[in-house]
Amino acid sequence: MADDAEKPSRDYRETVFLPETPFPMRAGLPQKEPEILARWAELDLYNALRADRQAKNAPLFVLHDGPPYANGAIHIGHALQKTLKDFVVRSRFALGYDVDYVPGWDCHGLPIEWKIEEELRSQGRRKDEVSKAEFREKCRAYAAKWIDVQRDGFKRLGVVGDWENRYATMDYGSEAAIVAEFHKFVVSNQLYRGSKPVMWSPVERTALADAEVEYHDHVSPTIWVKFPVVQGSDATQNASVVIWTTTPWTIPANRAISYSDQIAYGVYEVEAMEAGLAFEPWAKASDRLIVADKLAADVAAAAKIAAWRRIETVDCQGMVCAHPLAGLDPYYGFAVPMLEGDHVTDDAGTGFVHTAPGHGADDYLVWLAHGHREIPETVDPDGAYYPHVALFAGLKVLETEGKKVGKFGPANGAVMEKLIEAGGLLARGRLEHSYPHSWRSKAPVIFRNTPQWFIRMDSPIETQVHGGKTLRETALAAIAATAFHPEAGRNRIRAMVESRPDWLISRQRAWGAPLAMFVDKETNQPLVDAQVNARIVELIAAEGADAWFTRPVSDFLGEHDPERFEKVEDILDVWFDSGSTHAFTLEGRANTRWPADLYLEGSDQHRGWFQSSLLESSGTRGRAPYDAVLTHGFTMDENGEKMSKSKGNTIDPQTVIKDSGAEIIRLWAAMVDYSDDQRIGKTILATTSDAYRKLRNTVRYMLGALAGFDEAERVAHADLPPLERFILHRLQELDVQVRAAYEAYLFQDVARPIVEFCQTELSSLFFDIRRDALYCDQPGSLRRRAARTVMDEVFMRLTAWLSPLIPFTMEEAWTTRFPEGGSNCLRVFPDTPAAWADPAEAERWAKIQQVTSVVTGALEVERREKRMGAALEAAPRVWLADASLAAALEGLDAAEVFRTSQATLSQGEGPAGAFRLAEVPGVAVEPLKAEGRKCARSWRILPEVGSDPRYPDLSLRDAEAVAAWDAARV
RNA sequence: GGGCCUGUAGCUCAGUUGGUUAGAGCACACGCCUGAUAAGCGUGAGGUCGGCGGUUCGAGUCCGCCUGGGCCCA
Repeated sequence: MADDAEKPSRDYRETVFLPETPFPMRAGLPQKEPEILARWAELDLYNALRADRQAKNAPLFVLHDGPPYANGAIHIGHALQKTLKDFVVRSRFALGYDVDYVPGWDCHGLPIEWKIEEELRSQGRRKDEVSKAEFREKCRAYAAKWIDVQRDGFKRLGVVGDWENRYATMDYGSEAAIVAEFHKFVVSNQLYRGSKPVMWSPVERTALADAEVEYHDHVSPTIWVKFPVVQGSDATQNASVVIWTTTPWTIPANRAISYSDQIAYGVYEVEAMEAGLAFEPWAKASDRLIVADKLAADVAAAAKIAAWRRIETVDCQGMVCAHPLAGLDPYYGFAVPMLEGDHVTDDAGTGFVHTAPGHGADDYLVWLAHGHREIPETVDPDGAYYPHVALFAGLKVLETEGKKVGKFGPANGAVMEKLIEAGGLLARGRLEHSYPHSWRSKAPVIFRNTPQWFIRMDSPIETQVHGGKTLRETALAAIAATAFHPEAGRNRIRAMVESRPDWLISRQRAWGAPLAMFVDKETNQPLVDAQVNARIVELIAAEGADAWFTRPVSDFLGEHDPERFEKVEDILDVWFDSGSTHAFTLEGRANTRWPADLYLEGSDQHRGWFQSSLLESSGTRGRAPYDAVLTHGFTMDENGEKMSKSKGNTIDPQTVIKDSGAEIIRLWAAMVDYSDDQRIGKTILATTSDAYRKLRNTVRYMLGALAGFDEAERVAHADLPPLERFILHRLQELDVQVRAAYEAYLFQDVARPIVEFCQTELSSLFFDIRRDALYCDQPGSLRRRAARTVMDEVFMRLTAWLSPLIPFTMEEAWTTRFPEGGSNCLRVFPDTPAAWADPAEAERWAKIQQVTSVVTGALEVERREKRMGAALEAAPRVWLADASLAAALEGLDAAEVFRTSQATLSQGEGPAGAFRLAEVPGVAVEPLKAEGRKCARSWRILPEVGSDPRYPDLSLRDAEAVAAWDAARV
């Protein structure tokens, strides 16, 4: 083509059908999304969808929302979770269901109480200066504020749902329903009053939650105490079990000694004490002491024992000791049994653990585990011994007033004095260790036994639905009957339900739904009276839970004698609230159903909401409130590390939305394996944006290529060329995959195959091959019409399939093409004829790809050698020795397939110098240059160019096309 | 410390009942195109499949131990 005489006689650009669309390449999502949201709001999308599906008698699908806590701005975890829920909601709508999804909030509880207390403090007010009613009102207003903030955030993500009728656990109706649920437990005798040691701050006279406690170093007295053996083997006659503790004041509460069957114990007889001591030691020669062998040397050193000998191994099972203070007062005359417990270690101390069931969690559990039920009460709310505690009545563990607030009171010293007097002390010392302190007063806390209300896990429930089965049995059966996504969730919740203790549902707090009941002072049993309960529920429904705290008891008790009944003012564990959401959201509302089809939350909720809902519902209805449970993992930073503000590795959804758009978060959520922990960060978001651009550009190209598409040009399936049939085949495959993936909540299996389809089959194959026909063929050409027919089918499906995942972009694409076509979100997935399946065509194109790879390989060499640039400069001669490959190309225009100007296919091995690829045997390519002139319109180089005198610089096809174009314009 | 889960290229993921030189898309490098242009096409490089040991003719795939990470507990 050195002949530069050929100047284009005319600019043919206007005659070429270039893609034409107002759909911009750059999305501008941060601006565009709010516009689309406004359109959906105007349309009332959620209700429009429901009305449409209900009009079609669609099957109902219920996704019950797990309530986020109404406190604080939304974070990436919220964003992931609400996005996944939206995938479920939108995909179920698209699959033709009528979907019920009512977002909700969890409003009661400690964190909000703290915020309000903090607020009061900043105003210089103390909590006890504020009435319970005012305090609760402040909590309510606080939660309401955050519900609004979070709702706006969730809506901005594109989440559709019944936002107008959202539920909140603090709504009066919800509070009434929660109390009504609670009453069901009372009536069915599943509730009992017990007690349990909780963290208690004597200074503040209040129980503390774990989160209200912080650990500081603290110096405590340590004592080694002898418990005389009263029942044991011969070798233990006259011997004492030695315990070690840092809380001498709990000795009066001692009821047992724990040991471990993993630890070796021995009886040691003292032979000599250290000489030259400045004081009289508490041990003497011939004393017999029982300690863990591994710790014997430490004990000897502490007790100033110079020498002792081991007499015999001790088996602790069945041994019984006396209390060391038994000799001083008959109050301590009880037996102290030895209890086996796996909390006992031989890391420090004596290998035995002094066990005071009212003052330690392990103590309490091991005590219960050995069948004991009575928990002794030793100290009052001020941390002073009760009057019934012999020798120590009234003494305080900690000073609670005056200058020494938070310092040790006289209790420790008094106990040690009495132990010495009784001969029970072996040694003492001091120890600096980490010890729990109150978050606010900074004073040390103690474990203190407090009365609490529990729901029984293991008592037969005599109702019709339970038929005498226990709550644990009922719940385990419900787990077996539930579907878990992923399946591993089943094990996890089952293990927890199998081993969990009774459900402690009472809290001594202000902001919550009350355990609204009365206890008969004579029988100590809850009052069970349907009319009383009805009055309680009715008044709470009308006035909120405040009614319980502010109204006179007579309003509830009616004719019952108020003197006889104690009103319970504890509030319910917030998990009881959330466990009841199914009751007030899925029952008593129109167009929904109990149980829900699906609960979807983070995997931490196996202990939380999944379990509280399961227990609540099992206790009241005998089964789970859900048919299936889906869990997602947690969102980590780019390195798989936990996000934290201090590490500065957090990703704020609001920032992502502002910079890139909610769509990017949604696509990210669609492409990760949510069932495991996911990662997010700059790189990952960048990768996600790339995938987004691929999808966007694919849609954009189709919009451009489909400009002016008219039903009249649609081509019947039978008349479609092989390439188009292949694309339809892929659509048919994808249709099956996409539906199955959505049904199984596997969004990854929707997004990934579609992205790959766009890349490998649409962009680099279908669009690339058909570009020439689309741009240059006459509008009436079968080839061009076929391409547009299929492109239309692709468009109709891509916009539907991706709509649940990236609804903003698909809506934008849809309305770009069909401005009057309503919302894309209202569509169901288009039917895809099974007849489009065409495996033979798929095989053909797999073979063609093989041949093409050899051709492109050959052309690549030419480019590298600077002998050739564009593929249109080539006219490869392709030698096919393999009959099946030759058959694949049979009847096809080889130049079209290879995207070259010309091509020839020959049978045979080809010349020795031809280009070959080892992995594609039987194909050889001679990269010949195209002969002829370059068509000024299609840019193909063909010998025929110039043969039409009207258009000497065009190929024949283009000449005809331009002639027609010109004719239409005359 | 316990229960459950998890670790395949820079990123997101595939890897069928254990079977030939471990794949895809994106990113990257290089090249082509300049009528999808902050686009499109092609080529290439990139992995001791967390580590060690075992079972096996053969292990990313099965078993054990170790290690990193996560959730829930203690």
